[in-house]
Amino acid sequence: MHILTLDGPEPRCHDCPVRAACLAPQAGLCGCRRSLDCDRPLFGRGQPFAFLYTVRSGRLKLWRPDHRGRPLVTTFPAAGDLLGLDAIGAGRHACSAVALEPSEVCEIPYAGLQAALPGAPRLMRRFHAALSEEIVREQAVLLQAGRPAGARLAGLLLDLSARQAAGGGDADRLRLPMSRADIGNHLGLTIESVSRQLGRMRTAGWIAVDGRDLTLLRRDRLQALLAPGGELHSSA
Amino acid sequence: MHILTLDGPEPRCHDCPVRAACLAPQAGLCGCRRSLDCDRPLFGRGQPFAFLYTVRSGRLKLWRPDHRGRPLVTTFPAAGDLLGLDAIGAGRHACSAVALEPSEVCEIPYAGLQAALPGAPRLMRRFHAALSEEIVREQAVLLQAGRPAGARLAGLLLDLSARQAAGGGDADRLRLPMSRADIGNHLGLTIESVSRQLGRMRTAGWIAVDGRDLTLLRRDRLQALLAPGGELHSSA
DNA sequence: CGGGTTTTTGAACGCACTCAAGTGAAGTGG
DNA sequence: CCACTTCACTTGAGTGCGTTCAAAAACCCG
Repeated sequence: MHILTLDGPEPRCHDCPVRAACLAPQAGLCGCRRSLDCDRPLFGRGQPFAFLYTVRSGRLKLWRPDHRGRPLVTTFPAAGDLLGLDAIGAGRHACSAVALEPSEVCEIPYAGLQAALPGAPRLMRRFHAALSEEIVREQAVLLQAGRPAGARLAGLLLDLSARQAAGGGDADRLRLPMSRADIGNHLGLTIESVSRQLGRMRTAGWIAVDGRDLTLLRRDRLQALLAPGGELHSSA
Repeated sequence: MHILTLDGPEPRCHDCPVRAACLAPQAGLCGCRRSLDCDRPLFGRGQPFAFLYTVRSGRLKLWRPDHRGRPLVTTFPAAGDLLGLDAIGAGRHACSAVALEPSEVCEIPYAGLQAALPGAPRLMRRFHAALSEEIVREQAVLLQAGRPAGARLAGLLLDLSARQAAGGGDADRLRLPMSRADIGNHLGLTIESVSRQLGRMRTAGWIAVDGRDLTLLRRDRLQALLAPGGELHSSA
């Protein structure tokens, strides 16, 4: 279906930017590295599960069908994130994954990981911690439900900012790799609502928007938007 | 703080009603069984994590603070459910748990489980599957967001019904062990909305309500409510 | 029976949605 | 180079669902 490019024969985990977050080195599984072009799928829902993936660079989009069969964007994984944990139980991927921009992922064969676990208690603990933290992360997403649109969007922007900062980038100048439609879908909002909220934030002078390039001007205001019923008035 | 009653010295996993769902027998950890009175906490958010729990009987409520510090009910675990997986990563419970009715849980020491895993590949696979399925379950809850109130409530009722049926009970006669406030909180609705939705379902002749006793009369209608924009009109 | 809690019901408001139009940039073909 | 198409995004007007505010009714327990 889609062509996969494998980088050099020797992936060299030792100089990997996300070495600390990846399970592969500790498991002795420094195997394949995949480069994904923009819009290239990494795996699809229903496909047999064989690999976990650690994102090395770039940005992906994960989604699954909702109750009406329409896609629902669950996360936008970035460097350091571990993908595929939700497929272990069923043996098939519950989500589909696609690259939003040129990205690199590290492929971790699950069979090999499984085989390595009994002899590596430290690795096993890290693996269990990763699974558990994924559960907590999903719960955290749940907390977004029912909050006003501005709070949800502010939360996403600050999350993207924090991730970018963690990767060594500028925390205030964001490039949104996803469309407004993806953002809205992920937040449970329509495209129009996303656009309107961004417009209000821009009018208020809290952000600057230029297409998919975005600058955070008043991080404190966005942060305040997260908490209570603190709402965004166009008069501010 | 709270007094815990331990049943007889020999828990006898072999006649446990949820034997198939519990990890303890396979791990050789048929240890303590706890009986919980109504409103008795099992663990609290922030407490150090030491045990996983399998629910043997009864019904519990799990919750965690939302972004505003107010409690948000995450699940209503019942017989066969495994509790505490979200605490593995942080070493502290992310949720608080309380019994909604007299309940029994089986206590699984996590240290013992961890020690048993390397020598029991089958157990390890089951454990990983349980963790992974918990992730998928959380994702499924996420799908509820944004759906109309009737659909969310119908979903909960049918889920409770299915669980009761799985436990050998009558699928159509439900006892709701939780308050309207808990239901509303769990579904992201106000108490009033829950009451109104139940009222409409009752008026439509789809359910019969008597306080916390509830009878499903038209399961097909409730099922239909789940899917599309199929909405509940008071004229039906 | 009285005091409290829980649940139900009513009325009006507000946020996000739907429907609809308009703007702007990128790509295509004459 | 310019008309035309296409797509992503923005903006506007009106509607509906669930909320908030308010109060009554039913239930529990002493």
